[in-house]
Amino acid sequence: MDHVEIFKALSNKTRLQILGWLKEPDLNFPEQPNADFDTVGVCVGQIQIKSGLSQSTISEYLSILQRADLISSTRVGQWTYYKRNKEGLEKLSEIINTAL
Amino acid sequence: MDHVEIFKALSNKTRLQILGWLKEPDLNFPEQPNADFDTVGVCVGQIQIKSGLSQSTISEYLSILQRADLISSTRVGQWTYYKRNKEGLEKLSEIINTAL
DNA sequence: TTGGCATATCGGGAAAAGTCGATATACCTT
DNA sequence: AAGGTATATCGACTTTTCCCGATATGCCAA
Repeated sequence: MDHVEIFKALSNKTRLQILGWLKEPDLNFPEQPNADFDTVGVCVGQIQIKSGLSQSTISEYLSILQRADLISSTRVGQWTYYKRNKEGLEKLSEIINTAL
Repeated sequence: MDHVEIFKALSNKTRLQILGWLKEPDLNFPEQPNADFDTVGVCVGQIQIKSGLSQSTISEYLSILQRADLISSTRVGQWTYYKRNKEGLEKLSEIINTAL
């Protein structure tokens, strides 16, 4: 993954907020029946509502964050759940400490 | 400084390279008479030559990086020297560890 | 004070990103 | 099979970024 793409993914207020929300899902989203935040994450619809942007925009933003390895997804039935990707964020710290 | 602006500053290959070069000036730039790398940094002209982009582009890129607190500048006579800003980069690490 | 460098700023054209509504796809229920 | 719901993709339009050449500014030397 190109470093530039990671930083581009972070160059947007909403996408940064999404990462912040996903850091503490229980504080930022209503309870989900049959879907543990830590195991699968938060479903697209909830993130969309919270953001106030359109469904299509949020779907795209989530895929940008995923391409940058900052989040990961799990499909369960008709829902897609996204959660923070700890490894990707650690790699980002490393990039900053070694390349910049 | 807005977090988004910091990441935008980093969302460009050339600007990332500049930060990398400034991390080890002695490995990346020819010796400068009367200007210690650690004290003042590297002058715009050298960075421009190394980048291969136009003078105006590099001047703007440097000011974008400076606005994001990632580098700092010192004017000496007709030269402006830029160097890495350790504090800004540390703050960036902190942002990643606390906000994302 | 005139000319010559080094850097900054300005104006612009091309490419990319932001964002939407409409539509497609996938899955679930009945 | 049909309809409903969740998400993804497409096409379009607007705004921002990339990068340039031209010009302005600031400083130095003759």
